[in-house]
Amino acid sequence: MLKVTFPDGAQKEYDKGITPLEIAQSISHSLAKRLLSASFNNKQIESSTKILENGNIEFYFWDDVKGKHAFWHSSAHLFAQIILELYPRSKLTIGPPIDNGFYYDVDLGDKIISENDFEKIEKMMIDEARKDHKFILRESSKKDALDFYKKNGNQYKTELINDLNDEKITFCDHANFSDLCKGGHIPSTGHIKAVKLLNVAGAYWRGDKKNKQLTRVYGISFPKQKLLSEYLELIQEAKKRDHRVLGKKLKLFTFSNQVGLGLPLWLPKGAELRERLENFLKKAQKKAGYEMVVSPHIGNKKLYETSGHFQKYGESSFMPIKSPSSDEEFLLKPMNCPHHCEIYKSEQWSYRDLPKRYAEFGTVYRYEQSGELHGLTRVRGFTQDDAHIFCSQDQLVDEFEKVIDLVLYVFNTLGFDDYEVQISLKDKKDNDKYIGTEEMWNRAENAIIKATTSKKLKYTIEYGEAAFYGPKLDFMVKDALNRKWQLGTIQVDYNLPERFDLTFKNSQNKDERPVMIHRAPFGSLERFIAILIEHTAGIFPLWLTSNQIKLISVGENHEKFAEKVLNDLEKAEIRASLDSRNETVGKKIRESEQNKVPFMGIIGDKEINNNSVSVRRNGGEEMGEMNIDELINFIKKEEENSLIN
RNA sequence: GCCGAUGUAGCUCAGCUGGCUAGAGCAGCUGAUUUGUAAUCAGCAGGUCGUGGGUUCGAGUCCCUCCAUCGGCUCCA
Repeated sequence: MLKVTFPDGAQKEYDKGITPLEIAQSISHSLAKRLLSASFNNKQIESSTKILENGNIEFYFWDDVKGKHAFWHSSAHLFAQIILELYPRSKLTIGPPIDNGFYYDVDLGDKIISENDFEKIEKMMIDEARKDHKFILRESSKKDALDFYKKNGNQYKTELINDLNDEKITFCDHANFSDLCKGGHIPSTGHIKAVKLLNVAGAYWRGDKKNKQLTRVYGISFPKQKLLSEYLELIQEAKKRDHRVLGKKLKLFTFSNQVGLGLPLWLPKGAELRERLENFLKKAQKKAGYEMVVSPHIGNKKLYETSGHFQKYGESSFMPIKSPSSDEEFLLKPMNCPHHCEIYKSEQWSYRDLPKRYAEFGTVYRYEQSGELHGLTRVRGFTQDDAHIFCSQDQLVDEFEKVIDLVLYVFNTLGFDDYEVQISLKDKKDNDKYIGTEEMWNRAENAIIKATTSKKLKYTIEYGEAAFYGPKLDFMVKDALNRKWQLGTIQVDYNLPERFDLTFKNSQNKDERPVMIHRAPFGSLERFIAILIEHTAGIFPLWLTSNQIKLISVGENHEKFAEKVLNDLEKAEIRASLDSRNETVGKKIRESEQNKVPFMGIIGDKEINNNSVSVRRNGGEEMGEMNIDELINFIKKEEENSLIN
């Protein structure tokens, strides 16, 4: 007998060798039916794994991330089975679960899968799933495993197996299909009731572009058909929030191939939005002791050689601009930091002057690969809300914490509460990618972790995500389609001060090196606005929106009064406009709704008699009749609230 | 840059397996209507079917080149 403890603390005794599925069955039939996966002593196991010792058990269902992952991982097995049936000569590689579904990377040889094949594959998967094959984890010797894949010449699996040192090698079998796999499956294929393949893509083996490109198929599956329909609907809804769609509809920005790829053109409404965001941050920065500086759009190539950026990115950048009469070369400014270093250098500093905080809305140009461009989130010309703080070593953590406060202030004000904090460190195996000494990196890393911890932020650590000159603290936010983007970033840098030979006089009248903090709360205005559009679905907070209220006159006779109201609102610095076109009220309201104007003010006979305006909120909520003063106060109050929240 | 898909009017789309002067809705313009909380009616105009080549008696439709867009991969100072 062995003792099994449940998450609620309850304990039960079972025969040695009992499986999680059997335990679930002993509790209730319906529980067992829903069981997807389990863990024992915090290690995820199969529902069919025999339990041989005392310990803690936890069950996973569809509502648990681990349950979903087991579900999708198992679906990937099912997918692979069908692929081998349809393309017997293809070579399987890996097929993991992801946030929403799964993918499988396959080397199809000279075959091609296209979206036209999806329906057929989906149907075959469901037909096969209905047979309710059990997923069975089977141990294998390394030699047997290698022999198995030698037969069909699958060099990918061979490579994977060879990388598994002395660990146990396991296969997962279902039906007549076997795949190298470390586990984490649902009990049987019968749970899979709905499958949708979403897209095909190329993906390099092991994520290295020197390797062969495999075919990756993304898919998702569900235990109920209804869940699939709901998911597809959700995607459709999310697509309506796409900033590229809304940007066009709301006339915020556009692109022109004549101008060039990835070079956004800001339309009047978008430019206004930018300006308001800039002013908002400028105000906050001023309060936090920053000083604005300005630097030009090009800089001498030597500047970037000093900083090390040219050596690192020169080859894949816009080519240098040559001056006509001498050998001088200039680069389109790809980043502001070297310029700010030179600004720092233009004067002598004492420890009493530090920290110096130089801020600039600096427009920079980077040659992003054509396939990388994406709306406003990945462009070739963009404006960073950049600043560089030069401080002494003992000011570092405090300064860093202040920057975290500023980033959080920006995020909170704009309603970004669903962000991830990521500490981006260097890839320890690939030192060539970075500059600077080990000691500098360690100091920088410690400062970031210390500040982040003391601010009680929950963070994850990602290796290989650091900048080449230093580690970063990145604030990641998801877009409407769940893609993660880096917005805010804070970086500690000991390298540039060294390379630019920056100094200050310390209290002993000795030269000392300042530390540099790079930071951008928005990241870039372009990307930030893109995400802001997707988060708000284009209905911006009142303090940001270019048109706070649209007045709608009912008929010709109401135009004059409406114009007076408009005038009064404008005098009170409320951003209002008037729609007095010869159209029906219904149509004018509809257009205002579609243009995402937060408030509408209807003006007809009744209002003229009462000297009032009938206010409607975007979405349809009636706010009632108000006289001019009430309306002004109402909008002012709403605006204030929109800034606090 | 790589893999795959797509590209028809300002926008959203139809145009089957190649066959008469390429269609619709919205937007635009003109006129009528002067309107009460998400689309008033009528008329007009608008397209070298992404580009260049090819196959064919005949190409929006088939093939190739290039360009762009979309979904990924790689990259992201």
